[in-house]
Amino acid sequence: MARPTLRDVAAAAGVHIATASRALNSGTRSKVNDQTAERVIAVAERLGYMPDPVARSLKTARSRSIGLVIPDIANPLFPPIIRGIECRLEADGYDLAIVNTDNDARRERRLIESLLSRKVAGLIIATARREHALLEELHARGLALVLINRDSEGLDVPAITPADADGMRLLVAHLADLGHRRVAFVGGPPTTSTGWRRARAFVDAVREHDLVSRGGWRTSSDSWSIPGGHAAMSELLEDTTPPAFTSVIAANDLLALGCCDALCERGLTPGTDISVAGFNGMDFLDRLAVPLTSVRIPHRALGERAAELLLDLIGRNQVGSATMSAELPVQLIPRASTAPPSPTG
Amino acid sequence: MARPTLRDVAAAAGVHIATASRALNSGTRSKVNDQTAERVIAVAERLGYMPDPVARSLKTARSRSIGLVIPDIANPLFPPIIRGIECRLEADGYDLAIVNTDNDARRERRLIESLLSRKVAGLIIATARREHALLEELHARGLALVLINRDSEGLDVPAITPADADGMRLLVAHLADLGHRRVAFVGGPPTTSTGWRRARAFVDAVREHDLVSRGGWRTSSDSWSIPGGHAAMSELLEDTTPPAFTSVIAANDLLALGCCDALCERGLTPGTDISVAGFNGMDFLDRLAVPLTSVRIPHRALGERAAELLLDLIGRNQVGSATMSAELPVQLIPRASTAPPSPTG
DNA sequence: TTGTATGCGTTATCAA
DNA sequence: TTGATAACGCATACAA
Repeated sequence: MARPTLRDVAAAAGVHIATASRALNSGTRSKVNDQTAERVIAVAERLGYMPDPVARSLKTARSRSIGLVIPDIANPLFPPIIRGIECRLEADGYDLAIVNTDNDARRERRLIESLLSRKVAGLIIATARREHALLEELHARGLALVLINRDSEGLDVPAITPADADGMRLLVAHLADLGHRRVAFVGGPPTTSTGWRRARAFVDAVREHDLVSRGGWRTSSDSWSIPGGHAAMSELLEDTTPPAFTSVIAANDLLALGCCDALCERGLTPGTDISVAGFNGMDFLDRLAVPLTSVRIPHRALGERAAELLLDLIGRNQVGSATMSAELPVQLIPRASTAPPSPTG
Repeated sequence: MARPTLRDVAAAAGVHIATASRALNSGTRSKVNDQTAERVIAVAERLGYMPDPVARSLKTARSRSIGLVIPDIANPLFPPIIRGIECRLEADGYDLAIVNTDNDARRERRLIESLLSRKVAGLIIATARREHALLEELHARGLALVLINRDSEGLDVPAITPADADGMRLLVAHLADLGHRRVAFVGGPPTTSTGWRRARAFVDAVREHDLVSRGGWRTSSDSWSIPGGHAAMSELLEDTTPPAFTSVIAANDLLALGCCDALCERGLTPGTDISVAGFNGMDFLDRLAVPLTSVRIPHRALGERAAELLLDLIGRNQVGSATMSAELPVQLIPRASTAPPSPTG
């Protein structure tokens, strides 16, 4: 036989289809006689009945899927986050639909619209910008939303983020401990909370530790990418040779790798001539030519927490608020790319 | 107004809902008067009508999604393949549902069943084993299937794979050119076509080039992972110190990294003391402490071709056959991990 | 060429 | 507690 339907189960159990439906749904089980319920459940089990998610979605205008919106799955930051999300969703029988926006707002809108047409029960958003009209809209439409990694300003939506400021403080303190005084900074897009917050925390921590980071030593890239880091670092290196700073912190690992490239091009060795640090704790950082000091963020846990929170909201039919946000702890991973300043620096 | 339905469009256009349906579907457009068709389309456009994919799926028992079955998205091999697939699917308005099997056959079955219940129009499978009963089943059930990266024996299903044998020949030839004569091999799971084929090609190429690879210099791991490569290499290194071979080829990059770890533990430097090569051309290989020689496979193109083929099958309502398979060309990327044998070797 | 009617597999409302 | 029936939004066989 083909896939059995509710009809088949009802027939085999000798009850009406409506009764079968009630018996099989935990929410309505109480409205049916215990013994008939058991019988129906047993029959369903025996026939291998599985409710058709499509029919169910059509009726209820909701599916057991949730949507994940990320910039690009080829960015190594995301796969472990995704595994964390899936792991949690699976426990509740939800599945995950992933879309890549490539940081294109039009594309993002289109893809989210497509997710909604598939009746996703909620959205996890990793593409938030500090100002993000689309997210306002979605929130206003009553959609269950959880931001991850980045958050958005003035938006009353929960966000699961790494402790950006803590991480940046750890990095600056680490450089200070090594004896650095003059430190440069390559930030990420200031339109993102991570870009903005890490930059702010950098400035604050530099002041706290009585280090020096002149205006001309700080810049930001408009993409979280290796080329972005390369361009930014090249710019910082233009002014004076050798550079007036002895170290540079990049707002993420890809930017840091770009910084390393720019240094190498000028005959400078990361770690030896100029200390370089990144952020995020990507895989394989420990195997690089110059192992990169970074701040490890709890990728899996970020995903799990975001999924957990979203499932909770969905279960209680709520939309959530920023008060449910959580900042997850990060960890400094010192490696060879940061070392005491070279005497010639 | 809420999302307009076909009903709304029909009403606004002054036609029956059935006519509106026919006008809006390219397949049935010819069955309706050109002018009314145009009118309906214009109205649909104006109202921003989008057919409800859920309702459509319920009716047609098919969705515009296709399923992708991979072992683990955290394996850096897959993200670029996924982007390739998505890119092609998007052009036809299909979306992609990804599941991770973690190489667990029960899990794989369950997840595929779930994809089918969501009425995916076809499946791209990256988890094929040489013997794979589940795939036989799916094929027998008339499902549109395309294998990617690996294929399966005696299964009349198209597969898009890298030119494994070519790649292995390139690697062996490369080592021979460098002056190596004694070469070891760490294979992947021989239950997979890639594991099996790369191992066979290795043996053949060694013979062709008149190199030596004794039985005790060849082993295989049961996982495509760094720990797997580490364990396998450790085993090969147990016999004699220093090793009797001057080079080792691993069947993929992760295994190769594990080999490097095992060498380092014994005070041997990859590239200097023992040449090491991998396979797949993962990202960041050029930035490693010892940049890893590898064979680059065309990740994106693999994905695009597989998607292209599957869409074609779906469009023609066919199930496909192995004759449609394609082997995509690969490219040797020599790096510092392979060098002339050390004089002391 | 267009309209009518039915059903895809559920859930939910209303009676019994 | 259970059964009958409608409806979710769409596509299609059939009738006109």
